[in-house]
Amino acid sequence: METYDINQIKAELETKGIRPSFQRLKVMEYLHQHKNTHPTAEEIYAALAPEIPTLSRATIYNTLHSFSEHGLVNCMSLDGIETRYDMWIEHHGHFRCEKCGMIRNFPVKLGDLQMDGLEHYEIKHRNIIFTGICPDCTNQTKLEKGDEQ
Amino acid sequence: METYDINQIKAELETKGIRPSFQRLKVMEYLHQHKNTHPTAEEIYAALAPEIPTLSRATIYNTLHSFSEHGLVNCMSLDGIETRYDMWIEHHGHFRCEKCGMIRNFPVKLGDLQMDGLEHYEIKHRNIIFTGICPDCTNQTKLEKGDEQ
DNA sequence: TTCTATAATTAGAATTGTTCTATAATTATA
DNA sequence: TATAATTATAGAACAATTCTAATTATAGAA
Repeated sequence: METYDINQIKAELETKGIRPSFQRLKVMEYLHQHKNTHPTAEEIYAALAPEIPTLSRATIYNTLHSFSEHGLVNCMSLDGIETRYDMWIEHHGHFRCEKCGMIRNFPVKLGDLQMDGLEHYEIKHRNIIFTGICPDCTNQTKLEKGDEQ
Repeated sequence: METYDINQIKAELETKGIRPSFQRLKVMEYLHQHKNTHPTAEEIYAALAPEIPTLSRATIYNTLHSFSEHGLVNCMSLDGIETRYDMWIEHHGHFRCEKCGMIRNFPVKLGDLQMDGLEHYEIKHRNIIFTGICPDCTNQTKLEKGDEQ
């Protein structure tokens, strides 16, 4: 597990005008350590609760909202149930398998995207979400059908 | 309000193997009549309930799931709270204002989008969701700041 | 340091979109 | 018709999130 300099993270929050409380530093550290797994609020809570026994879910939600508003993280709902949080690195899309729920990042060149009619819109977050069936589940289905016949 | 031939809608469901019950026809009719407003399940329920007094929310949800599975509608969560349903017409993106909640469709050429690593993935739904501040809210903010000074 | 105002955190209740469950109604088919 | 399968219903249950009121932590002033 990659480790991050806590002072670096502290500075990151301070430049955005967010007071670097212990809880916020821990959430930010967790997000850095899980850059590509787009964790849920509950996952972050579960991971940090042992270390911070008094931790409240409300703090996690407050913190994530704050981070999102300040553009430190990107949030999205991939399944319509729970919200996931991603550290901004570069634009990428998300594919979610409707069968097994697996989520896969894929690179995307947003620059290629022609968009008309958004000239005066201040775009803060961009999400590209595809859903369908992943190769594993496709093969699984084929096998099952094969067995039946 | 545009009207649609009920027999056409009936045929549409039958070709997908969905039994065209009265409730399902009504939901599909509603979706056709509100192609660009991406209604929520609750909005559809509220609109149809007066006409079908015994209508249950569960029916709306069951119906929308069925439509989505059969590719008749596209569903997405724009705000992380409620799911919205869109008739597939052509690919378009959605912009949602974080202040006023306004949702705007914008044309998108998905063909331009370079995507690597999804070769064996069966993609059924594609959603492009941008969030930020709409021009009205941007102007509003400017005015308020101006008044203060 | 101590005081004060403000901001952050907490526990748990409340809310809300959605799903589940058991039953009733409808439809298809024998 | 009788029977089976599907669909619809009402309302309870559920789970992610937000809210509330009280407590704690912090920064800056005295």
